Amino acid sequence: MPNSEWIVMECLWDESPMTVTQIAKAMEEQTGWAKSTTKTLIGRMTAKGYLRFEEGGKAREYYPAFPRSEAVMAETENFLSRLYNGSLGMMVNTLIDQKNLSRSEIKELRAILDKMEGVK
Amino acid sequence: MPNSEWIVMECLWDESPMTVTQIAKAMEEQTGWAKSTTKTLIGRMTAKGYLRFEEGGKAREYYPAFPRSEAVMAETENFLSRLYNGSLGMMVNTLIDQKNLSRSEIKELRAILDKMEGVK
DNA sequence: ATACTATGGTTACAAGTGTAGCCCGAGCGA
DNA sequence: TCGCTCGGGCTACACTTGTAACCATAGTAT
Repeated sequence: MPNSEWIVMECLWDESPMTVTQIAKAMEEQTGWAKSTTKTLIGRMTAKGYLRFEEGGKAREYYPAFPRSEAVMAETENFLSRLYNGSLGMMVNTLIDQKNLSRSEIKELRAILDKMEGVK
Repeated sequence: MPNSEWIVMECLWDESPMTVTQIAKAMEEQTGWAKSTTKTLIGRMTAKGYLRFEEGGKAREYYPAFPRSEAVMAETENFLSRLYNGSLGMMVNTLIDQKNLSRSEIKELRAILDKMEGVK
């Protein structure tokens, strides 16, 4: 999903439904886009099936057509397979090697894993 | 970096230098692209500074202009910030929640962290 | 009623990406 | 020497993405 569309999705995942004007206003504040820009995006995204709407009282009420978790997962899998042969382990390894992981982040990861094992 | 260009980079990271014909042949096998397609990509990528070449004996010898690790890191940071607010921990958490991490993968991660702590 | 605003529809246009052809000169095998 | 392949340069063209204006209608505030 292109970046501009992702931004609109984030907005709707954060709160929905929203009308065109509401979304446009939010986008204007956040990115400076003209209203028409946002309208174009909404149109494209609706056509692609990313958004759906209900003909409510006066203005259409827009909703994301799928949950954020789903989109994040798809993007993540795509990313992992492209760069790391699908392996999260390889990614973490790389991050560590590049010294981009601080000790505290490593600790955080360990805590996550610990919590996980407890649950499973 | 667009996907098609990434594929060419992978090819050169795997082995360099390579001549246009060699790359084109590899791409043809791997993706079915016509030679001209690969040539176009090489041209664009050279213009963007992704590739450089040396006027060797007869054909230009192409090299990646930067190491894979560097590109992977840039893409990774970009990805993490876009989807996970820059946090690897958040990503791992999400993967676990979505049940996309098997027990063995969790074990693998733990092993990576253990190895890491030893070194640091 | 009147003017302004929000809605929705349409059109535009440049840059980037995917995919490929055409042309010409140089070298190599028959 | 003649054609074929290689290498390099240029052109093409559709689709996607980023960004936006224009237009008409319906509702709203005065």
